[in-house]
Amino acid sequence: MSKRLPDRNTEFSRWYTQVVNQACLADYGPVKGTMVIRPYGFQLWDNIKETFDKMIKNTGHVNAYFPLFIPKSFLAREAEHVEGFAKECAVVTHTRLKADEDHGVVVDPESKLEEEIIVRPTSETVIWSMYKKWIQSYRDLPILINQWANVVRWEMRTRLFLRTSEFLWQEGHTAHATAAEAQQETMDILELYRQLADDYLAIPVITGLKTESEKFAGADKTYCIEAMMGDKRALQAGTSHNLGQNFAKAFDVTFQTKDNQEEWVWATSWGISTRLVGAVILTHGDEKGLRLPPKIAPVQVIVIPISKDDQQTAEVKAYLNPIIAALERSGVRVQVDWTDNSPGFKFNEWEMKGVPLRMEAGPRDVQQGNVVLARRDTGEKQVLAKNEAVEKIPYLLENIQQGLFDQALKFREENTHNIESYDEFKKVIKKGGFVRCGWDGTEKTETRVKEETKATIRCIPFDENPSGLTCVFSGQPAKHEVIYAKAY
RNA sequence: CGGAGCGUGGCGCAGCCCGGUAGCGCACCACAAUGGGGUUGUGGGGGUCGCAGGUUCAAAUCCUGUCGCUCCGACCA
Repeated sequence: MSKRLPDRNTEFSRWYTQVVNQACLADYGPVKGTMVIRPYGFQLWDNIKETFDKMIKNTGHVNAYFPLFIPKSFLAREAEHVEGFAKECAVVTHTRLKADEDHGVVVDPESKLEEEIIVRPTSETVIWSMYKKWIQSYRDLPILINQWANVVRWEMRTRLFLRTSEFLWQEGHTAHATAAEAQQETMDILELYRQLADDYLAIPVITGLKTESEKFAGADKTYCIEAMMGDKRALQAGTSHNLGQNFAKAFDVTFQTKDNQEEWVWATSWGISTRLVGAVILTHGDEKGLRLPPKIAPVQVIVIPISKDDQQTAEVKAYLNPIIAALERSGVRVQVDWTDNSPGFKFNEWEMKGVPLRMEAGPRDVQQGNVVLARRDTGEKQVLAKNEAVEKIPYLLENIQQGLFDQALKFREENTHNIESYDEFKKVIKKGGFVRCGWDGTEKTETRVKEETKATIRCIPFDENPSGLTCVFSGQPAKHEVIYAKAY
């Protein structure tokens, strides 16, 4: 064991970068802030994507695709929305290059656009410009459209998966006839996000409402799932917005009700992104690298054959083939590492890549009809008869899935503190973790706390109980019980 | 925009002060042995030293200019 990762406790951020790099998840693109998602990382995203795609299709949503380019003027239609995104938009101003003796190519000034075009930071505006065309009557509602796409938000400080100028995501945009229906949709989707995080990514999340200052620009209400990462900081893992009639008004989208009234359309939008891949790494990773939840792991079982010579290799191969076939039949994603690296090297490499289960098989096992199984989550090794192993593996995978969730939940609970005094608050925030306490409901308190401690209100959790609490900062009676933390 | 620094095989670096025709580690390729926790040995391939100009018999090295990047500050989440 010579190649080690930076210490997770003292150099968490270097540790993260190294894991992303060594597990071959992603790399930096040539333009600052851009990311190349490598095949192993993309399979991970693909699995998340497929899971969620099924969830929304089961609930009546359909996929579509809207353009990357948006007229600049669209962004300005909704006042809050411009405010929120204006500072991070990529703008297309010209349409041509031309050869230049000194610099190779230069922008052709002749090709300047009449109306400049922005690259979508999110698609509410294009989509609502289209909904205006498509919606006339209550019979056209609801519209439950989702799109899988890339968006661009110009960022100065970047971290692979967590914050890049371009990222992949899913954005749902729905249109409804009533406020109640839109609110229901917002909450239904939030529940799907919770399930995705809890049940598939094994990341326990807190569901709740964002404060006014943290909500999406253009929304009436923003709901979120928030998770605690391995360094005790918070990560917003998904958001679901009730947009009210804001975009309908901005794009003049009305419909005729059953009783022949004209009314603004009610809207929602919601998204999760490749940031979730970062969340998986930050939540489950350990000193040996990645640990992947079996349900989304590209490879669930990695088989390491061990042999001294060609004859043994042939024997091991013949021994393994039916075992692998049997696993594949029961739906296990299994892969064999036939490279001629040493076994020790392979152990470390696949541990870095977070594969939940390793199966070793060598001459000894062939003789005795066994295989060796090693769990990535606990490191535990056991020798099993081959048939028993095949039977047991699906259960072991479930067990690992649950184990990762339990461990993450325990970690979050150990690092969440109910606090009453501001002194105590500052101590906890400095050490890292979630603080659960009273808030007087004012933006002023929020801002001051942020200035003094860098902590922000992550959300007002649904299970809040503000009665009897006082605001940890102002001492006024608490309007809400909230979660404060330093965030990504 | 202010301050500092860096550009030399794929990656990380040495060489520059004091000019003499480019080297180390990792990675890569070949062969052999090894193989149950990052295995050795031997051999090999790959760089007009960011770019342009100048000084010189001779420039990675000295001078001028230029381009790019990183860090700190500023700004932003």
